Amino acid sequence: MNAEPRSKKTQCIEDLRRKVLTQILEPGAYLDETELAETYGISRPPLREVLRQLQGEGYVVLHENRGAQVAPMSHKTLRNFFVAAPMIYAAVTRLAAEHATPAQIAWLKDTQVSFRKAIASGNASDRALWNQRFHSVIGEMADNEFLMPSLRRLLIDHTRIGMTFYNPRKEAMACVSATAADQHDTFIALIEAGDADAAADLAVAHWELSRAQIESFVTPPSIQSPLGRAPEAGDQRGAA
Amino acid sequence: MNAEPRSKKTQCIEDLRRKVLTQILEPGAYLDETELAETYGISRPPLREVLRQLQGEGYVVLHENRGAQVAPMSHKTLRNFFVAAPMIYAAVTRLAAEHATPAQIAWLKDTQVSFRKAIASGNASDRALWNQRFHSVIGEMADNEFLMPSLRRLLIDHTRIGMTFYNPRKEAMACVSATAADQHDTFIALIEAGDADAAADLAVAHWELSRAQIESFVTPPSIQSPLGRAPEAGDQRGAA
DNA sequence: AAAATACATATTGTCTACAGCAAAGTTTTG
DNA sequence: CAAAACTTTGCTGTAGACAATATGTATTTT
Repeated sequence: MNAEPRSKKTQCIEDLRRKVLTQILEPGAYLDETELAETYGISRPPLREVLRQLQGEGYVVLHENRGAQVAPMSHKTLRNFFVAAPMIYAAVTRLAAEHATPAQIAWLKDTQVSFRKAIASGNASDRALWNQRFHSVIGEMADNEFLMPSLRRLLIDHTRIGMTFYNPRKEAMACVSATAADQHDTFIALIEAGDADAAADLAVAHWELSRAQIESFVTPPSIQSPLGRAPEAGDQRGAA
Repeated sequence: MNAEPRSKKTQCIEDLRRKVLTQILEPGAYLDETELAETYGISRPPLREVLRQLQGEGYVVLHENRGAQVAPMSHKTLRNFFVAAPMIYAAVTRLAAEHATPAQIAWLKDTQVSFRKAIASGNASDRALWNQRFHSVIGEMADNEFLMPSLRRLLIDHTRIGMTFYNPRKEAMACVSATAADQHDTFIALIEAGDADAAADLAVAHWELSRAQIESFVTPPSIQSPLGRAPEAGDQRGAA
């Protein structure tokens, strides 16, 4: 790896991405250009370029003359996510198994090591970020510029949703994390073996694990009757 | 429709999109910031924002310290396109049939009228742009922010590929256009009827029509049928 | 003569200052 | 007292000037 000194602008982009993914910047939060520019030691024009790029990646939404907002998440977001995720994940994983290079496989293994460390540490953010990285690498392996945009978009909200619900102190969580990590190892093995069918199946299974966990929070066990009103998503006002 | 006066910046974005789609700006072409800024009567900082946004949409690629380039198209691009297109098109069309609103259906019908006019006029660019618009509207109907990014990406290259090969003076072309336009009418009917299964099937059929046309150019006839005439499709050259 | 280096030029990247728009607060009027 | 119009304030949007980087060319050295 070349250790090229990342510019302030690059650091800014990466840090904002991280803060959105970990919900340090909450969905719907409004961003102040001047404040951010000062924070990252750059002036407003390049910062505005950063925001435009992050909009393209799906991290923020820009409103003309009214500033930038961290991409909101609504009930509809979750519904659409459930529709798109299994299809894209399966397709991308299949392609990854077909096209992965040895260098990419090594990279995936390294990422998996970090993922397991993050689980052990109990740090929810690290766990979420390394999980996101793991699946991003699989996306890179698929090497399809037409599927990558949707995959990126899915991983952003998948990570944020995971951050919302994850709590390493719960027993059930530890169990889910262990299962997820084992599935990651299987991903690596199947991709390395070039077994596209099995990899695609595993992607669906991996998704089902995540889906079940999400649904257990979205639909509380006590309220499954038609009378129960779904909890509101909370107001859109952001962090100060 | 409200006739809000579009800003110079918005005009710039729309014009650049149009020029990329119609190959007035060829794939791989390099763009000069200063020149573009003067052309659209704005200064470089906002123009750079425009380029960053267009990168996010997949129209251009930015190279650090080395300027912007119209998104290139390679052999791999075509291969990846063939993999992703049928899946995304089918999924989006299915969702469109499930979620389309009356206003959107009216919008789609208007677009179809313009599409038929463009075919009749024999203007390749107008035909391509209205076809792109038609399928973008179907994308809007699907109302899924996770599939839209990939759909947009596909439509860009689908439009550019279409522009490359389309020639309204060829008999076969006119036939394909007529079939495509008829399929569009069927799209409208099926979406209006909410027939998701049939709509998804039609999306695949519509794709097959386009695929066959593209392949007839990419694969020279002499290879398809050894006794056939020499290819007259012209070379595959992309950028200058 | 060929290769490497230094320079010149053109283009990208950035900053400061100003202009424009929107929302909130204040005043005025029915 | 309420409602509407105006003013004020703070942010976003833009322009022009400057700095840094890359590329092409010319020169020098081996």
